[in-house]
Amino acid sequence: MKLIVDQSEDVPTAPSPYQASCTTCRLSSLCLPLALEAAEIDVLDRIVQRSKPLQKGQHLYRESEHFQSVFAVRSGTLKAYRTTDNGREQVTGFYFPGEILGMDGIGNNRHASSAKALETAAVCEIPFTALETLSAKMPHLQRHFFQLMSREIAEDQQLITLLSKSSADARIAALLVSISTRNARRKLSAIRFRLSMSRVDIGNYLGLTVETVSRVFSRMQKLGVLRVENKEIEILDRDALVKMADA
Amino acid sequence: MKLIVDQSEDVPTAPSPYQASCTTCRLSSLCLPLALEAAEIDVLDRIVQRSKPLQKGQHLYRESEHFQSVFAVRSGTLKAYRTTDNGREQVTGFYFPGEILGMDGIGNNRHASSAKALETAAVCEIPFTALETLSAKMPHLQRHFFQLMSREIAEDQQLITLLSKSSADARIAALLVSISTRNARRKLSAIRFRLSMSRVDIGNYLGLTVETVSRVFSRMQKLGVLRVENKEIEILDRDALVKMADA
DNA sequence: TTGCCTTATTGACGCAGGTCAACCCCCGCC
DNA sequence: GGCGGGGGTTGACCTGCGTCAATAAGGCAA
Repeated sequence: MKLIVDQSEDVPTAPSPYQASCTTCRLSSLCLPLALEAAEIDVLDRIVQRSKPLQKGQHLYRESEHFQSVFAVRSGTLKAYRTTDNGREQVTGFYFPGEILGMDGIGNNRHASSAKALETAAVCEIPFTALETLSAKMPHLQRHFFQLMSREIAEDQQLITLLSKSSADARIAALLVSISTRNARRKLSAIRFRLSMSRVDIGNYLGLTVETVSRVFSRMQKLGVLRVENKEIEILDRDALVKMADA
Repeated sequence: MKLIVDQSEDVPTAPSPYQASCTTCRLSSLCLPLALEAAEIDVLDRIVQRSKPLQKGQHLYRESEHFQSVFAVRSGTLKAYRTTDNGREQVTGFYFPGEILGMDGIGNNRHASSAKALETAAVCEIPFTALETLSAKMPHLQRHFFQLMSREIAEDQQLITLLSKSSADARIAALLVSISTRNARRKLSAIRFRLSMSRVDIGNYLGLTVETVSRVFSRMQKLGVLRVENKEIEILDRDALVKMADA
């Protein structure tokens, strides 16, 4: 696996035309730099590659492709999905700015899922072997990356719990609460937001059909819990939503 | 977090009364030592703690307890489960000899699930901060541990896929194939084995009721795919089972 | 603007699997 | 041997969500 540690190979003059550095990134408090000191961030910065944004529908990587890097979302939303043996598609996650994806590829050196942009999206590429080398030298980074992977496991387990028994209402409620919480972490509104994914994707992710998703939205609107206008969502009664999420 | 790197603090004379070392462990080809060299295994060996076996029903750790170590199963079977806000129990995994559990606790320094022995079971305890320190010094170990975590993510995603859409038959079939494969890796029979978990646990893990699990077993038996006698399972037609698993 | 295509909503109906209940079997214990 | 209890099986019935189908509402190109 060849590493391009010096990105000047790609971009002759400037470090990157797309974003100055991790140091100035407003997502640094959520992303990999979290828990690193200024000097350490600089070192990390040097292995991170920033490239031109992905267009809606464009793939970041595909299942079973050779694994080389993990990615941090800078802007936009991505979905990760895998294709089952019988050709069905299963969405395994949505990724928002500040979140890391691609970690499922480390295990067997090939991506275990595909990742596709749901809207125009920018990502930072973090070559994995460089990250490994750096981790061995920077305990904070190693620790943080272990933590990120562990949290991904814990989150998947939460989804498993959701899919295993919960009603359609509970699933949708849980997703909305999750998005709301993640928005809040990024200092965005926790009660008004735009769903970047289609109803099909939501249904697929939650193990429901589009029709059911649609019906649940309508029902919640009728109950005064939500205001739905196409992809725009307004949460009117967050407590009720939280309650529905574990019913 | 205090580390007991020298286990002579616990056991005055012998390194451990329960098992000599990773070097002689017949599971070393599946477990953490995989991909390590002899000298490295010795170092790893020194941080691993072996204690007296757990009795059936005994907990290895409990959800939200302070996280300190990950564990490798030496013998027996464990189940991991979490309790939802409304008190429901959700089994998130079964762990067989050679497999590692507890990694979901790294993220927030507390266990995200509980682990309980399904039968008498022996485990090796691997204090996490010692493992971290060692990982920074031994690239093979760091890499391997990243891989183990990544695989846990990929496996959870597979379960998500299963729970999201598959029929009861497909779920049961997939579980049986999984157990069969894992048995084979341990050089045990892939076609005849004893289920260490109850029907309730199976149902809970797969998002089904006991009754459905029972009915599926009966149906598969009638079809000549399986022979079921209480907890003893014989796979009569593995191909058919594999086919059912992704229907 | 018109037209086309993709995405979303709503309704009618059917079925896989949940629920409830009865019963059996196995096994440890008195 | 008898008894009690947990685990497993089976049957009858019910229901939440899937399926199918028709219609509406955006979004984008020309």
